[in-house]
Formats: sequence, C-alpha cells, structure tokens
Amino acid sequence: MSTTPSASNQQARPLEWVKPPQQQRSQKTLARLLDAAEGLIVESGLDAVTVSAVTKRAGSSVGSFYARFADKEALIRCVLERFTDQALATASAVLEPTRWEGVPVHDALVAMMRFMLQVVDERQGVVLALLVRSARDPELTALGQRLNDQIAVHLHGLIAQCGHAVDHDDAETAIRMAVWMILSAMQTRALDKAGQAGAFELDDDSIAQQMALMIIRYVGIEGAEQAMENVPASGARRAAGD
Amino acid sequence: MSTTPSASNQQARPLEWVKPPQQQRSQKTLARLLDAAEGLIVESGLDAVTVSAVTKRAGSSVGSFYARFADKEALIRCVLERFTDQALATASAVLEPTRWEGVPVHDALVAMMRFMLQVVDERQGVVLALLVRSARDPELTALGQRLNDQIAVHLHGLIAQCGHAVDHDDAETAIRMAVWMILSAMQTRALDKAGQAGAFELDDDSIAQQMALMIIRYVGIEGAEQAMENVPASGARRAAGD
DNA sequence: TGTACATCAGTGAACGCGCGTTCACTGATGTAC
DNA sequence: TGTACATCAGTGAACGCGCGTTCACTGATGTAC
Repeated sequence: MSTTPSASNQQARPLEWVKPPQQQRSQKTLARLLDAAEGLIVESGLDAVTVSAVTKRAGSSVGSFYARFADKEALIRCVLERFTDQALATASAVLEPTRWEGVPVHDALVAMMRFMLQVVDERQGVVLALLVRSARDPELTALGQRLNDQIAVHLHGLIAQCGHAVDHDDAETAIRMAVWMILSAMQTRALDKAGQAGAFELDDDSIAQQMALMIIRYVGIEGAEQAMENVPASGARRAAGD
Repeated sequence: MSTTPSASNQQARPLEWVKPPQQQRSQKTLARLLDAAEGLIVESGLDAVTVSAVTKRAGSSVGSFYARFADKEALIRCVLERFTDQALATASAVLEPTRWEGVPVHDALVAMMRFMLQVVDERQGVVLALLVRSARDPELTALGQRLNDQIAVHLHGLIAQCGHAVDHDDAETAIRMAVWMILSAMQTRALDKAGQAGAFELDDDSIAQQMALMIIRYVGIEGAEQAMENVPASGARRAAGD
C-alpha cells in the first residue's frame, strides 16, 4: 500500500484531522486503525464501527486510538476521505485520454459505466457510509461534489478530444448534470443492493449501456450512437439524423 | 388533516406496525406523535428524534408512546411510510393525464421537475431521513422503489398518450431509468442543500430544464424539443431530425 | 559503549452520559344490570 | 338513572445497556554526555 501511486495522498490528506505520528510504530497503528474501520464498514456497516470494535480488530487499544484521533468522527472522516482520494485518483487514471485513443465514444462510456457499477458493488459499504454520513457532515458532502466535478471535467475533456460534434448549448453543464445523475443513481444502487430488495430488475450490463446512451443522447454527441456494436437492438435503431 | 384525500392512507397503511387505537383520544395521540416526529426530522434531523423529545413535543408521555409503537423504529417507519404515501398520492395526482391535455411535453416535464425540486426543498429533512434510514431498513428501500416504479408507469402512460413518436428500443425501461436517475439526483440535492455546501452552482430552474431535456432526448421523444419556449438558447438549437 | 532521562506509544479499567425501554400506578371511557 | 366493574389510555420515575471518552500507568524508543 505504501508503494501504490495514491500513497502520497494517504500521507498528506488524512492527516488534517490526525495527530501526525512521530515514529513508524504509530504510523502503522494508524494505518491498522483506518483499515479496521473500513473493514467493519464494508462487512457490517457504519453502526458496527464502535471505538472498541475498531481497536480490537486493529489489535490496538482504546487509549492509542485517542492518541491519534480527536474523536470517533475524525476516524470516520479519515476513512471516507481516504476512500474519496482513491476514487479521485482512480477516476483520473481511468479517464486519461491516452487510454481511450481509437475507442469509439460509446464503447468507452459503456466500459466506464460498467467499471463504476463494479466499484460500487465491491465497495457498497463505503459508498453507503459516505452517503449516510454526508447527511450530518457538510465536509463529506463537499467530498462527493469534488468527485463529481473532477469526473465531469475529465469526461468533458475526453469527449471534446475525440472529434465528435456536440449538440448542446452548454456541453460542460450538461456533462456535469449527467455525471451528477449517474453518481447519484450509483448511490441508490448501492442502497438497493445492500437492502437486497428486488432492486432493479435490470442487470449491471444493461444499466451501463443505458447510462452511456443517456450521456450520448442528452449531451448530444453526434454520430456516436451507431457504434453500439453489442447492444441487442430489438427494434432497429434508427437515429433521426443519420 | 382528517379531511384530506390521503387520510384514508393514514388509517390503513401506517397501522401495520402500530397497535390500532380503540378510542378517538388515542387516535389523536398517535397523530400527534407522528407529527411531532416529522417536525423534529424536518427541523433538526433524524438524530433529534429521541423518544422523550417526540413525546415532549407531542404533549404526551413515554408510556403512551410505547402503548402505540413497538419501538422507536416503528415510529420512524410510520413517519416515512406516511410520507411516501403522500408522495405516491401526489405523484398520481400530478401525473394525471387530463391535467396536461394540450400542454407540450417539454413544458409539462419542466413543470414536473420544478415541482419535484420544490418538494425536495421543502421537505429536505424527510427526504434525507428516508435516504439515511434506507441504509438500515430494507423495507424502506422498497418504499423508494415503489415510488420510482409508480412515477415511471404514470409518466410512461402520459408520454404514450400525447402522440409523439418515441425513439428507443424499450421506452418503458428508458423511462424507468430516467426516473431513477432523477429521483436519485433529487436526493443528492437534498443532501447538498442540507450541508449548505456550494451545492450545484445551478439554480433549480436550470436543473428542471436540463432534466426535462435529458428525458426528452434520452427517451427519444421526437419533435418535443422545439417546444422549448423559455430556454435561453445561446447557440441556436438545431435538432438533428427537424 | 553505557547510563540517565525525556518523550513517544500503548494499555485497559473506570466513568458517565444519553437514550431506549419497563413498570407500577392514576385517570378516563365505556358497559352491564 | 345510578352504581360497580372492566378495559383503555396516559404518566413519568427508574433501570440498565452501550458506547464514547478519560486517565493513571507501563513499556518502548530515542537522545545527551
């Protein structure tokens, strides 16, 4: 973990709410506490995150916990901020233009949506925790918005670069809106899956394709729709302008 | 409140988790408890909903609370179910086809989106509570889905009735997806507003218009877009097919 | 290199607050004769 | 109509659990001379 590209984030960002450790020993304790908390969130939800549960799982003690964190809230913020940082870094990596050279916009979008759905699936717990905690803590709300903005900016650049005409008064706003709606829907999806209610009868693949289609049509990326190679078109698709 | 159309709901639905009162006196106590809880949620959020706070506000007592509700959860579920029932009823009323006869689809959609944004604004607290509580309680998640489905069904009927051709393989799914994304975004919006973070720099009106545009384009309601009388079109809008 | 001291890190029992829930009791409403 | 009784409704002090937080203490690491 200390060799991953996002390691610098873990040292710089989370330490705002944390007493910076002076020895390597406590550095590790801190990491173990964060991991323990995240593990509990993923496995059993936010309610399972009690100080004693976290310290027990981390093989630490209550006292050493309070040597690092001002209170329990600080821990949770730390975990969620670390998560958003990872998400931010991942988003930048995934949306890097060179990665998608020569790939039709539609396929690229579907791939991205699929990836996002997969992440949400794997890290449901954390996504939900971020959602739930945002209701109390405006600083966390801001994190979500930052993620939204960054994805939107990157996506905008990416679409602009691939040479399609865009049919929208304000492409930037449109993309921001689209990303907003999609991210929101992803959160709802995490909720539905956690509640193992029937959720959507739609599978992740169909959702990914529909989301991609939504972006293309709403933002008005002209000529991008016909590249839908793997969409099982029941009625023949016939775009108005082609 | 006992004369509103939704009063029947209040008698039938919420009582699943509640001991049915035998006298009018306790009937009123029950209503006061529900109102008190909702009031607390709206004004101070879910955390402020403690049994003693609720009973105090309702001018009641802890004991009489437990005579009606199995536990605190039951109360909260009741409040949120009552809210969804109202939302469901409102949605049916708002989406009634006769209301929109002769109104261009675009204008109708914008009006609806505006209305929804307004509701979310007024009842932020309850919307948020529903969101947060759904993470714990699958039964509440199901409520949200029911709302989604019903709106989608009505909207589908409404769009089908107004004689536009629809350019989508599966209009029903598309509309369901659109409603899903929009409702999810509304929840995020409630979050953002509550956190009074900069939220979106977009005002509610622009959001309403963009959402309407999204529906029209994504679902492919042909010929509906040019009815955009009050959209400040900076670059001249030119739909591909007209 | 060794000793003394200071600081850092870790420990876990103990405290106390807040809140959900219970329960023994009083008062109100309805019913039987 | 009046009295006796049963049931329903309401009361709030008391209980107890769980959890966050504190604190007096032990052990480990680093530093000065």
